[in-house]
Amino acid sequence: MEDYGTIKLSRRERQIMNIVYQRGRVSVTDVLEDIPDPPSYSTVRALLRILEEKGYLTHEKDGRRYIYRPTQPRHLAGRSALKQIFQTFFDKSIEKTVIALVSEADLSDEELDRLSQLIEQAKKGDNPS
Amino acid sequence: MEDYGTIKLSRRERQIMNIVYQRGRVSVTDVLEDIPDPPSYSTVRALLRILEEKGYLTHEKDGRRYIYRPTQPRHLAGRSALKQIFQTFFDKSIEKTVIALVSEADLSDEELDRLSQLIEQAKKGDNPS
DNA sequence: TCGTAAATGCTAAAATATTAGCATATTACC
DNA sequence: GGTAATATGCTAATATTTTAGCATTTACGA
Repeated sequence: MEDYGTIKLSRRERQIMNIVYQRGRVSVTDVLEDIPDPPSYSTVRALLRILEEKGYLTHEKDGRRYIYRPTQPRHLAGRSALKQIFQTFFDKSIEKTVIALVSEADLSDEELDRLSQLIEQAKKGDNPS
Repeated sequence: MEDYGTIKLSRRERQIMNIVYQRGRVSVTDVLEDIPDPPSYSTVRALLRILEEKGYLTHEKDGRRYIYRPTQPRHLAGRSALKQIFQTFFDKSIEKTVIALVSEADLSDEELDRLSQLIEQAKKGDNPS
């Protein structure tokens, strides 16, 4: 359960996992609504079942329908996906990745201030080197 | 050619594209060396050919062998992959994504300083709001 | 130059992923 | 209670991906 963005998931499975992580919890219908090129109801059901078999999802009953949730917490999956990205595209450099994010963003002054604060805070922390 | 991390690529194709972007340019052997659960030489060749057919790679001859390179520049592919990530895992918030990156990183003071500078620079730029 | 190593061209088999369809169960409402 | 709407259970067909194998070409060194 380590590598979200890396391997293991097929195209459709990945598509569905993305929706699950965006929404947090989904019914079959939710997935159908969000998927860009939607397959049939049956298909989505099958894929959700498979993803559960593989351990990526669990489900519980909500009335008569199933609600699926990821087994791995969002922030962990996000971290592993980010790791994958900056290893692949930014020479394993967090700094380069942040630069790419910030320069793309057109962030407001307020947001930039918050980021500065965050970084100051990190500087006060336990960083040697 | 917009969506790198999103859809379209199969599992193996994605695996190979990641290696291509990490190395910049690859021979068949390079891919075999880097792939964690390597298939046969033939398989890698076939996949590289398919990726070229689909427009993700080009190749040139180097002596008697082919060298493959991505058609889409690394930084563009990286941006689109990042976009995918922060949309899926961080509520579409660049700020949250940066926080996740920085807090995970254990960056050195020097690196943090450079980041601060970068953000100051962005603040001086053309950001309204 | 001749042989060998290392590459590609091509084709087809095998495995996996994707999809649909029908049968059955459950809930809500009249 | 009966019925329609909306679920799931299960099975099988289809499409795509992944893989391997054999024939052929090309470069390089003995």
